[in-house]
Amino acid sequence: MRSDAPTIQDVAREAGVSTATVSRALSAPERVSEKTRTIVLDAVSKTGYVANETARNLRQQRANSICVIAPDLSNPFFSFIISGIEQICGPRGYGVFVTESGLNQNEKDGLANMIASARVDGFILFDGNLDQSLLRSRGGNGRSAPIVAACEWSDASESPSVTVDNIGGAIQAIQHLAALGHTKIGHITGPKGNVLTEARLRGFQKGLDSCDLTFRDDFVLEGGFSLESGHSAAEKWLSMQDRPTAMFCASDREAFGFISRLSKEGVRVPDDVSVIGFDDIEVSGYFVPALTTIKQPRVEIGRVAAQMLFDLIQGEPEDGAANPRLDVTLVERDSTAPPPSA
Amino acid sequence: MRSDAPTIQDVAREAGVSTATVSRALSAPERVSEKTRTIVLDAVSKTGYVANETARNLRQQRANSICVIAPDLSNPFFSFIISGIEQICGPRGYGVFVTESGLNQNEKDGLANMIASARVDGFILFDGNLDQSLLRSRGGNGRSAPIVAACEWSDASESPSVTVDNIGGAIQAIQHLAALGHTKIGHITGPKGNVLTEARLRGFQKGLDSCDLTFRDDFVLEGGFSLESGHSAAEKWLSMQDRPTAMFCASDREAFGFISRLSKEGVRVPDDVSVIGFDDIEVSGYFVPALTTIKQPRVEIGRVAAQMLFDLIQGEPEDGAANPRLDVTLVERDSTAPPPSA
DNA sequence: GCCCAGCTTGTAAACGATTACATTTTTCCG
DNA sequence: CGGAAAAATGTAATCGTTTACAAGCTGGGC
Repeated sequence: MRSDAPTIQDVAREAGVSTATVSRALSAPERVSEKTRTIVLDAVSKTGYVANETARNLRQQRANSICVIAPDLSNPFFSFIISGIEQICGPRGYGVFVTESGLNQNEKDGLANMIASARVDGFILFDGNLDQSLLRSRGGNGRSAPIVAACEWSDASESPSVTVDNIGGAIQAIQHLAALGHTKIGHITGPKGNVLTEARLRGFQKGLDSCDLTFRDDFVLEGGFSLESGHSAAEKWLSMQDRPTAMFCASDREAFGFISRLSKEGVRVPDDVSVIGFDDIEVSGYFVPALTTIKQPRVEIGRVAAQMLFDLIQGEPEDGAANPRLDVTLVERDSTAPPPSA
Repeated sequence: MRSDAPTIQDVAREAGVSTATVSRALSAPERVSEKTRTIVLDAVSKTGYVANETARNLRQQRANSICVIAPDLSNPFFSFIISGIEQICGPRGYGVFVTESGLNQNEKDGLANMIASARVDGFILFDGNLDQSLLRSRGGNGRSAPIVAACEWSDASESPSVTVDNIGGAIQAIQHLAALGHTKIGHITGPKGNVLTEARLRGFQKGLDSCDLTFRDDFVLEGGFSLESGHSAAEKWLSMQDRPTAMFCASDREAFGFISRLSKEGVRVPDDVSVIGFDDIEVSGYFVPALTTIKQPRVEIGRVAAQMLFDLIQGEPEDGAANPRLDVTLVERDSTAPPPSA
């Protein structure tokens, strides 16, 4: 860190005024006379002064930073979301810490301490399974740290959340497949115990219902959102006697893993089996075949979550149940087609 | 932020000692008697005290944070690198800010101020084109902010850097293709003016040389690392009369874009043309076909960069030209094969 | 000329830790 | 037991801001 950077004292001396005046000239210009303001600003540029954030934060009892907690930063799903968050935070001068909730115990303590040690003003949490009590203030006061849950939510917590219409998205996916003529539709789920997994499974069922198709237990393969889990699901699919002609995957990456494994056995998508994903990450449009999927408005998710967190931090009157649910859209590409006429 | 969290004063009162003793009991336990230490620690857990980082940082003249600047966070290439950085920073209590250098002018000022305002102690920079003078201290002193360049470097700067053997990787790629029997090998470059682009192009040429193949200007297609640029390159390839039978792509994503576009025209990889990438991002092993590529040790890059930055921050004696260059490895998968026997 | 309101500006007290220095207590040896 | 060295603790300054409060100044109305 700078060892001899100019301080507000230097500016004050240079301008021949008090530090209070310098401070005001910078943060509340209207409270200082035109003339003084000019003098101070000159002194500022002459000295190259930039206010020390740490001192300011200490005095103002805030951190001017937030922390984003994702289960897995290597998942490109989060990239645009984080970009959206920064679009909101940057202009307001807020810093964005990014951490994983992979979490051995040490890391958990680290997270817990981020709020207790006044390092951050709040959290955006993408992991519905993280015990939120970890993030709550440990101090004597019962005040809870502002937390906004995003994408995943937790039924056990009252944190406000921004989510997407997972059920509706799943229904759209099934209806798209049904419209193509599929009657035997399967599903690769997300990881067990995940709220998104449950919602998309429910949507899967509802979608079948809405198309007068019957739900078959054996057409539901357990996955985990990951590339590898799609791979494993493909092996189960290959071993089935009576196979679905279309699969709705709970994530795009799962779909990639599924298609990848299948193609090694010469099974072709969409000729032999249709595949539809969920998320619409960057590479989806460039996969072979280009993946039909349900697009989440990721930048928007980030922006909304950040905005909500700011409202919380600034102690906005509780908007109560204002938990926005964003719409998802079907993106038709090349991985879905009518079932083989067989 | 916590409005009434316990402070060191509260602990001192509870324990019946001075704040100095509390501070010492926590940060230099050996300087306090066994008995007192116990009393203090009891008081700490009774009050739930956690030291305020902001106050500590102000007093100690540091930020206890670093900032990672990537050209594009949506590029999954950075995910594991960031993970590696956190592996080093987390245990040391350092926070990691993540920002993009996409950068309109406002954002540039923001970056410049991160160091001037004492928000961070140093930078890890993944963008060789970013003007490093932006990051240098603006204060009166000429001291420069610690910066470690990673992956990309800048010839115009004397920052230490951690890189990989781009030239050697390219050579390996070409030799792999040549060993399969290819004689007409093309290259899709990275973006213009990027050091990696140049290094990999040079490696491409050297690789050809080492295999006694001649370099052909018309076999070099301009790309930009992105999915889209691979797409465009594919169009150029399709329009060529005399086509290379193998393409070395400067990034995996470029390779995806290239293959994706080709497959829409019925051109098959590796049957009609072999493709090899560079990076080995997660999805590469699951692409169709699974992509042969040059693997970068991404976690290691992150770890080494973070370690170097710490050394700089702690003012380690200049190791001079200790700029580690990590090895890359060829990962053979399914996108390369002998040329069509035509 | 006097007084009050309204601007400007300055003084000094926070914010919550660490740490140089001073002081007290303990230890230990002759 | 005396006294010096070592260990333990306390006092108060310090980091660089912001901001409550006080004070000075200006100008207008009477």
